[in-house]
Amino acid sequence: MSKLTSPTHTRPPRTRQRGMGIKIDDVARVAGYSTATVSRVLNKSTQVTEKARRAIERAVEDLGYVPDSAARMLASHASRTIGAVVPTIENLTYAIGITALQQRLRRAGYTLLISFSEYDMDLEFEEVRNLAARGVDGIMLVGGIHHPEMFKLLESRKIAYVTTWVLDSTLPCIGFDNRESAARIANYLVGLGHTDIAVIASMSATNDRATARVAGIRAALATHGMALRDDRIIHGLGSIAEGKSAIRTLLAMTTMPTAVIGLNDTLAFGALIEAQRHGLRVPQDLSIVGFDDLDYAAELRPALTTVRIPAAEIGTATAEYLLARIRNTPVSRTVEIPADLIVRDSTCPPHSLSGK
Amino acid sequence: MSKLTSPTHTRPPRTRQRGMGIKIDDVARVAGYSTATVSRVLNKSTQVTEKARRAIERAVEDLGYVPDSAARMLASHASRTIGAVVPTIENLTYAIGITALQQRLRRAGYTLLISFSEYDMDLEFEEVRNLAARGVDGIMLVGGIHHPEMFKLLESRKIAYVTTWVLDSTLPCIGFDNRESAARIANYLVGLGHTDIAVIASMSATNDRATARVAGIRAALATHGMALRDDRIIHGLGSIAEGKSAIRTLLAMTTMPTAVIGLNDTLAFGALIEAQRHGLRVPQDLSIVGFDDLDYAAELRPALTTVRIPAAEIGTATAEYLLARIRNTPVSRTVEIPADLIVRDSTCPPHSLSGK
DNA sequence: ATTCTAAATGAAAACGCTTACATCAAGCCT
DNA sequence: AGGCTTGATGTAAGCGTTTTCATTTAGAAT
Repeated sequence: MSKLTSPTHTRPPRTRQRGMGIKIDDVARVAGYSTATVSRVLNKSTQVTEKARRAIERAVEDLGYVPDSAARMLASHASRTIGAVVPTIENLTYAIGITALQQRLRRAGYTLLISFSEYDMDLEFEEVRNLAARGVDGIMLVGGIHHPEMFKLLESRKIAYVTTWVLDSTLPCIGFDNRESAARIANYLVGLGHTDIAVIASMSATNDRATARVAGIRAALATHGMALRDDRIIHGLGSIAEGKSAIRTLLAMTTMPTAVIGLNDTLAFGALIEAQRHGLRVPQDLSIVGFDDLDYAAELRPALTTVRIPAAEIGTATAEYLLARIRNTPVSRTVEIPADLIVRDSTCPPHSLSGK
Repeated sequence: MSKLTSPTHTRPPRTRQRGMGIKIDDVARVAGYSTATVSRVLNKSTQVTEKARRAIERAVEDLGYVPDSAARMLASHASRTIGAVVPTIENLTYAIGITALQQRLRRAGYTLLISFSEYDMDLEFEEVRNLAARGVDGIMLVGGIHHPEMFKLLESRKIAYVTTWVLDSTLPCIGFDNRESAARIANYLVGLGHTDIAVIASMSATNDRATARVAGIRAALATHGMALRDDRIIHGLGSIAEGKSAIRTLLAMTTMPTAVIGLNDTLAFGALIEAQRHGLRVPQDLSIVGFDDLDYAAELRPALTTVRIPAAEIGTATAEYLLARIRNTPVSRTVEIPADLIVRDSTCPPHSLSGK
């Protein structure tokens, strides 16, 4: 069967290496208490004398004891672990959200398990399964569109969950109103006098954030009697290159819009560069708006008008929510966190109105 | 001796929810085999008849059985989990590395646990402890400077590990030569005719990448008989704002250097903006070099001369290495991945030589 | 047929914790 | 002082797997 079954077959005592293999019994013996009391100290139970606590903490320290979490999970049926499935961490806003989540969780003694969905519903489901098998106590999800089976799994396993980055009446969620934030951009642009607006967006089936934003823009324009033409929606997921090519696409059309909304700052950045490269003055010839308010948005020239996404706040609030659910503390099912429009220098009234 | 110790004492079946709570015994019973055989099927052991395999797989499917990973880990002493501790994922290069690592690991059936050290050695040690407690089979670390106790812990627990982003003769590592890459920048600049070069760097005790880079620059200058003056090293961790303030600091000095090296692109970006804001022409009045080659480096105006860090390659190679160690396959202890200097438009000979 | 060998299977002992319950000590009341 | 209460501590029974070792079974060889 195996590669080397020695004739004498002198198997060493399993995994027990010298140095390691310090278990709770060892700590108990050294400290002069029972394993039960050691466990109580480890779990911060109040049922312990100061004296015992000190003796045990000392022993733990001296022995370099680290409790085995597998055993712990098995015995306690709680993993003190939270999972998060985000599309990607190469998008800074998610990275920021995850970081905030993790920081808050750690203070509560929880560990965060991070997975990526890559904007793929099936992959997301697989990752959620994986997290469930690992016994996470709660899960953070992004967006409101998921595999139909996923919620069943979560519910049958009694795993707390929240959707984030969106606001949804049917699901517990922590986020901002994508529709409304985008509508605000449109209204602002219309207020400036723009009548021909283009959008660079990724309208994939699973990205309801983008879909909601486009819908918001469309609705806002509609209230002003304008329509968002289909050919004014340029596809682009989120790279600088896509932002650039969007401008080229627009330039190739018979008329150019007077304003472009990039559904994230990276797209807007690409658009800005390419517009400038083609001799367009931003914002005089073309107003550009982004979404995210990444660090560099304020540093671009012109500084980018954009919507600030409260990524860190979402992360923190998600931690609070999940913790509360796990501890069975009452919490609001929905938390709205405002996303503000930040007007900077990349927008102004369109050329025809600017009086020049 | 069974579950019912006392006649009076009828405790409800603990956490057992309906629907879930299917365990290996149930599968064994339904399939008509022992738990041992079920376990063998689950773990893809070859020691099982086709017939048994089918019966068991059927039972697993029918019951919707999902093995409890805590019990599994406890019994098998293998978690199929890898840990990674990076300074932060808000730095895109680490995010890219992590992503590549995770993708490779997932294909091998491993789960990745991510933690952040926030450039803090003690925090890093704490996170490593945490990962060790969770029974990870391997750990990815960044840099070569760590808590003295950390390696003891890792070794005593037999946890495979590798340091990344650096090259170190004493530790297993996967990375590039920070010293040499930075030296290459300096040599290039000297070759252009620069004699007064400043560096924006974070010289913290734990960041040996930065330290090595500065050392590399210093050494390169030394070979040309030049020195890197202490007041030419401006502190900055990695924000745009720090890059900007560095330029202000430099401007306040009696003489201005003719070239500035930002130890990452963000710093260089900030420097570029601020230099331009003060009326300096880049590169004619001031050459600027970055490090990382982030997406936007090529898009800046002027496009940034920088060093491309092979983050994704490091992530993938790290996965390969760790997997090999865990499987006890021979692997090279050190993997060097080239980091190339990419010359773009933000560098040119200094003003005094440019003939203008 | 019978014996021998190798492969498949099963019984039950770990694995390292948590926790229900028992026990014990110490204070409190009457 | 004796019975009660309360709080700290100990004992030992799980938790749901994997895995060792023994046992059974099915072929192969005689």
